[in-house]
Amino acid sequence: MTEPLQQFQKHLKTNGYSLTVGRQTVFAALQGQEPQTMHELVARCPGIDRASIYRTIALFEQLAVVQRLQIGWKYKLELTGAFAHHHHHLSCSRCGKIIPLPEDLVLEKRVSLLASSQNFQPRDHQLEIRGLCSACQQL
Amino acid sequence: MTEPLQQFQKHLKTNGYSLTVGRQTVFAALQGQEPQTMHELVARCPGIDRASIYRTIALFEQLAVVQRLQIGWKYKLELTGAFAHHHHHLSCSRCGKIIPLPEDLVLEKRVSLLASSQNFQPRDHQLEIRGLCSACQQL
DNA sequence: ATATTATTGCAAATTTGTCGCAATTTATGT
DNA sequence: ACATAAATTGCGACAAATTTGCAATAATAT
Repeated sequence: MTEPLQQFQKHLKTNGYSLTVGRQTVFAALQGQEPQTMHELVARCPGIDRASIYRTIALFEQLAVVQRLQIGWKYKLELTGAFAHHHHHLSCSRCGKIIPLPEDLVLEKRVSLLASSQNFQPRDHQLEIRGLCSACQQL
Repeated sequence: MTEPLQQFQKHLKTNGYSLTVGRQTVFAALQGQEPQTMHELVARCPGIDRASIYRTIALFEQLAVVQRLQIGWKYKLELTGAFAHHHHHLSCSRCGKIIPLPEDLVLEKRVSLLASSQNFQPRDHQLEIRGLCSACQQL
């Protein structure tokens, strides 16, 4: 199995983009993190200009390195399944906690079945379940 | 079966919010529409101030009347399953088209199973499948 | 109808996201 | 390693989107 970093570098190259410090910094800042806001991401990339981060994220999204999730009110960013473990989220509408779900093959299978039933070629997908986490149910 | 409008009115009341012209206008503007941008929504609510519409949408989201969907790059707004027919979406990353999916009980069942397996009380959920629609696959 | 409380409109302030362009970094061929 | 060409970045200025305070207005309960 290839390292995510290697894979990322090759992915940029084969698509004709250069491997710059900024892009590597942003990629690193996305690693092993819960989905984060643009604001948080900017904070985790000291020395990189905000505009460049926007440009980088736009590129990463186009290359399917990153995806935007609608979690709660604002969107958040997270690596796609190709560069991190694929998973979905529960989000608590009271405390805001985000709980990653374990992968579920039945669900995944159904999703691709649904897509193909409409002659649609799926590239990526996301499921968000909103509600109350176990702690907040007690209140 | 209760009319969505009645249900909405009762929903506001029982949660201690008043039934104002603005809120009814916004609710009406959401009816029977494809997911729409905030900009479009504002246009469909003549006479209602933009700030109030933002406040109303924030309230509606809190009351699970409305949900934000991440469609492509920007978000769009749509009534939740409790106030309109529940469904998910395919979104074409090339042409931007949004295709509603027919309801799928296998999927729905799996979603609630997943939630309860984490002791989570689901209120609402959304699935977005991004990829290429049949027309754009040909290009 | 009146008093009380919630909600709205308005204008200003933030926050977010974009753009053009010169300076710098990365990639390429030698 | 070096020079050159091409891609990318930082910066400052914009533009768009969203939020906020507060006085005026509308909704609710009595």
